Amino acid sequence: MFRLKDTEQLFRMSTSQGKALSEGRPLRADARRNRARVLVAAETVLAREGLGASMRAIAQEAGVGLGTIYRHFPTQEDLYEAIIVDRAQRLLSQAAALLEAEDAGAAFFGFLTDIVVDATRRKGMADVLADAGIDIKAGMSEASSAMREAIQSLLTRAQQSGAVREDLLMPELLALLSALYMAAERNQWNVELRARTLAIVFDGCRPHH
Amino acid sequence: MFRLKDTEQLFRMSTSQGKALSEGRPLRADARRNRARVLVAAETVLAREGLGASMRAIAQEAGVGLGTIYRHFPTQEDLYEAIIVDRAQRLLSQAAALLEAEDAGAAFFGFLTDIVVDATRRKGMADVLADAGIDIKAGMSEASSAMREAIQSLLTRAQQSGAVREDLLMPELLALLSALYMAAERNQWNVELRARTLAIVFDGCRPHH
Amino acid sequence: MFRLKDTEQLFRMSTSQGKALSEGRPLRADARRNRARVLVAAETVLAREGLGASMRAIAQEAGVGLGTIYRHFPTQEDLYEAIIVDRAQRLLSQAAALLEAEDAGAAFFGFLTDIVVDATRRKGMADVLADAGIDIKAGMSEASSAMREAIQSLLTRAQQSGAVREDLLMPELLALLSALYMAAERNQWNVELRARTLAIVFDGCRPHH
Amino acid sequence: MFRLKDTEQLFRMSTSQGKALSEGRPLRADARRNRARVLVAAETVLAREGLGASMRAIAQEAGVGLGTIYRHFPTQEDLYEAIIVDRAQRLLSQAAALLEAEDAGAAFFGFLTDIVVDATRRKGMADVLADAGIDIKAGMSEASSAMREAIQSLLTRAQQSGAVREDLLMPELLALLSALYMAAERNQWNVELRARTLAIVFDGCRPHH
DNA sequence: TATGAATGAGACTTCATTCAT
DNA sequence: GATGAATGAAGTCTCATTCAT
Repeated sequence: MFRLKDTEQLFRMSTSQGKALSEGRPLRADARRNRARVLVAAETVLAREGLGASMRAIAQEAGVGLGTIYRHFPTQEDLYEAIIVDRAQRLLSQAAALLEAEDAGAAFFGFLTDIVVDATRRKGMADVLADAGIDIKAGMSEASSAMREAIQSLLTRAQQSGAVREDLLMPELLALLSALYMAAERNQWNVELRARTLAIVFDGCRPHH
Repeated sequence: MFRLKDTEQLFRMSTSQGKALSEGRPLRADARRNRARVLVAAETVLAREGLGASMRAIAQEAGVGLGTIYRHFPTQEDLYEAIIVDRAQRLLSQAAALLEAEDAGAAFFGFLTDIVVDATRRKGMADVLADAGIDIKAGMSEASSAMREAIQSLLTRAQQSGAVREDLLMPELLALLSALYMAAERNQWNVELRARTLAIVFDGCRPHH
Repeated sequence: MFRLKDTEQLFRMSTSQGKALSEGRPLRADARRNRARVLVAAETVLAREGLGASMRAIAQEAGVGLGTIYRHFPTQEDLYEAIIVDRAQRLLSQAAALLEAEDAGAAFFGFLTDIVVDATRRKGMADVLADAGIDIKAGMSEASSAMREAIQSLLTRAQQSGAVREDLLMPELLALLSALYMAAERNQWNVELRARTLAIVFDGCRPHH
Repeated sequence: MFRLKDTEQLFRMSTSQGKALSEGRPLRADARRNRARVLVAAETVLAREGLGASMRAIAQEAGVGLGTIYRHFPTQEDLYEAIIVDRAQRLLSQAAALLEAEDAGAAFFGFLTDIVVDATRRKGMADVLADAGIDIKAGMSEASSAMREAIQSLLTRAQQSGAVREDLLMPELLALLSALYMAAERNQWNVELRARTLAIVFDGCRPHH
């Protein structure tokens, strides 16, 4: 069974995407294309077959040889790690974009919604995250300061604007994000369930009460 | 990879606990003892090693031969199913007990708390539930009418007492239960995080707003 | 996989049928009944499931406990041996009966027919005989003098009556018996195929040519 | 216990020998070498240990890893099937060669002899054929038209030349082939027994009588 | 550099046999 | 004497990973 060796370094927004192995010169164009294909194929296969997906199946989906996968990701673990990092980066961009928004409250709640929507789109990833001994919350809380900082800013600004209660702190916010992410992903919340469930949580986050 | 054949029949509050395989006469005393030992050992090993736990490891932990596991649970799947059923039964008893409580609101919020506390205590189970293609929410929503009815009653009574908002329906309640369960389990929420996170959700469930 | 330890002693027309284990006092009535039931069940199951049949399946078919089988047949091998002995004894009675017949030629060809008819009736046994490292021919040629003598007499008398060629000897006769038995059993020769195939062999056995 | 799924397609004179699994490009040189080594080793081990032979034993005999066997033959069943096909192909070549012979009677009887000689050389195969739920007769009768046609031609030509009785039809001929093959193989008929037994059958096939 | 053939540890499961009940 | 629960060796097959081509 797969198990990440170093949870700590996840979500470190690694810059490995454009790099060979751990560092070194930039990848040749075709190599970079292969790397991306493998990453996409891995998500596809994982979504389809769950955690039992084999490296061979991923290679086939990607249309490359087994050896090619191992050139880019020396270990199955490394591949899964890369998927997670990939994922986190996309989430981070969304958070960053929302930081620019005018309505701080809408930005904050928008981010929560984004999380759930994203999760809904990516069935199967949770298995990987799960078995990797890591999940969004764990990942986030221990993880890249970039991500933490983005969320923190979103929260602070929303509180300052009065849209979110003052006593909401990062730990429970991350816990909630984690919970929503995992459940939405695994159970494939449809749009209505998503809306109704988030409505409850949003209300819980509002001030006054 | 492990996958349950029949999610439908989970949580059916089976009475299999004291019975041989699916039916037949009651197990001999020593057989019943072994069955229980295997179940306990399985939870232990699953918590320790995650979903990758091998049947052999479980046998060793239980101090029985491999064959003994297979006598009681013809398949790995059957064993995992039994664990889940076991679990659901305990949760159901708690829900049932709370139905007797005087304060309907406290009973309702108490059940949510129970879920989270129980989850916290059982690290690793989520992997099983997860990869079983089933989770508390899925299990509950499709599952035993007994469990559904208990939760429904808890909710209705709490709403009638005015402690919970009228527009809270079962789908989102189950979704929330699922989310809290999984996250609390995987991330091992400590008592404080538990309290603070639940506080948000509880507020979201309250009326007025 | 099953393998007989001592092919030599097969077909020795053992008298074990009415005896306990290797010798000793006669079995109690119920014990003898059980022994017979096991033997019948074993043939049934072997015919149904082939060589892969398990001792447990045989016990179930016989309606006795596993332990009971082992009381009568200390080993799977012993059980299979008993089946073969059983079989040979029946064949022997038929041969003996035919020895009394007036028409020696008809008796001889009748025995060949009996062999094939018997084989046709007992699908699956060949697997056992086969994997026992023994078959009718091998068994017969090495086996009980009783059987050999019966066949020898059948042959000699038929030759003396002029119905069978003088140069037909026991080795090739046994070889032919073996061949017909195995093929008829495995392929379940129907009555017509049986007749047409035997016609060829019979003609080959006739004198003159 | 081993059991072929599709007896029908046996003896189809597949061209799989030089091919990867079912289709695809030709195997790499080393792969083809390994495939052949496995096939040879399998026959050897089967002859030595009977049907109980394990895949591991075959791998050892072949001097390859277990996985290598499974790459070429995804299933034990596939391996055994391949052996049978292999075998049938060789028999077919012999039959084809005999079709060119001038003396049609000699060709016909020669083929019967070939069958028995071949069988004698390959102890143990019968177990495989047998438990495969298939044997020469069954295989042949249901099997490749190529093989059937070759035998049919041999027969017809021999009948036209007057060497074989007119009323001998394919069904009983195949039944006899099957019987001789199995018995000769299992009992390892020596040259003399072979000759004496075949003499009887040959006489039975001759006309006049 | 890319490919995929080879490897072998290890997983699940079966089943003959023993022995406590 | 009968039963069937327990045992564990052994079997088939999968799959991450290595390395020759």
